[in-house]
Amino acid sequence: MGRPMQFEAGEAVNRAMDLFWRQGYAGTTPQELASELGIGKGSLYNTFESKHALFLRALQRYSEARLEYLTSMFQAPGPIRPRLKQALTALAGVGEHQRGCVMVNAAAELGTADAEVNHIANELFSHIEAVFGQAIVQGQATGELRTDQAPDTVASQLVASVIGLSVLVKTGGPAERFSNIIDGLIDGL
Amino acid sequence: MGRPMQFEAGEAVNRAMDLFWRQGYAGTTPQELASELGIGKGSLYNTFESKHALFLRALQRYSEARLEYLTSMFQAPGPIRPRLKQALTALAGVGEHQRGCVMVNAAAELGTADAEVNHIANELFSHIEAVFGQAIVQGQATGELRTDQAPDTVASQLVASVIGLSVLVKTGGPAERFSNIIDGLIDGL
DNA sequence: GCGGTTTTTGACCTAGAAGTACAATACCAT
DNA sequence: ATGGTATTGTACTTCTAGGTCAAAAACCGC
Repeated sequence: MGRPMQFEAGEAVNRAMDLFWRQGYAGTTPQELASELGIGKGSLYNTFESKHALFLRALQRYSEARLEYLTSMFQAPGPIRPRLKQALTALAGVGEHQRGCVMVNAAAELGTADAEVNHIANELFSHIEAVFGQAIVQGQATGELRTDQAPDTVASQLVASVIGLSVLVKTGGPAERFSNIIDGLIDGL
Repeated sequence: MGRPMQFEAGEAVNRAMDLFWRQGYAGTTPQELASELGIGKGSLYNTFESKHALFLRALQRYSEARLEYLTSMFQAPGPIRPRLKQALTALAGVGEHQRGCVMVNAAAELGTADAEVNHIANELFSHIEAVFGQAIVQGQATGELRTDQAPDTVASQLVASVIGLSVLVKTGGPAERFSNIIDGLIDGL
């Protein structure tokens, strides 16, 4: 019982993620968060323990969404290269928004100073690496990809590349350049 | 005439760079900067217009140092691969400090919100890309490297990879893993 | 040593970030 | 409708980041 909440916590986390994505952690104030969520600051702190806690939840939400997207993409049938290309493009954020990847931004901004952020980032990166690894094993098995490179190594390289791309995307530049890089990466597999 | 400055501005910028490197821009306070430089806050603001201005100078200093290092490295004679490996290792910050690359951190933290930082980052990245490109052209000419890939594309890929690596380094993990990735990259050239 | 000039120091100021308190509100069960 | 409970909004508090200022200090030329 009691008064019912006038917003959905899940949706609020999504919106918060979006704002953090645009402005970074330090660059986002509680007041802005409350406005963005269309609620008062009291509700914000009543629902989420702190700005930092909300940030962590936003990062986790991001991880989930990304991983869900990735796994669904690689469960679908079809040739591997186009799917890899699409995955890299999406992860690096090539296209519309010039924001890069929240997790990369978070890792670079808070990095060593924040063990929890670090941990979440590590988890996402290694999960992505695992998904890439499986895709590459598959691709090698079907003969679509070269077999003279260890899948693990290649997967690590792809992760590094996609992270770097997301930073480059954030600093700006023609989207065409980024798809060239991605094409080159895919061709080399 | 007038009272002589009791510290060297150049050295101060170096130390400031180091602190920003460790703590990020938002995570570093003017008080901390002053203490680190061994001066009072008044002197800080008397010499540098603002925290932001000092940050920009620190980033520029970093760019200069990195480019100087890189060009000297590729002017030296000898086989190309070991030198590329060393360059990637140094740029990504593999080894001792777990700090990644200041410029990458800055780009990810302030990114789109700060045009000046963006510009400095872009300049550094494209200079590095140019140096890589020349090295690869050279390596192809001497027959050390494969010639079936456009040097420009390869150079872009290396830049993306090294940026990504610096983020991974910052989030932590065994240094061995990173040298494996680098070895893989070099082998593919 | 003195005047002019510049630097240094540390106290001071202000704005806004992060979080709290509390009265008002809205619901449910009875 | 009424009591109990939980949420809401906003005013309030605290603290610190970022920056300023005035007085003391250190130098140079004369």
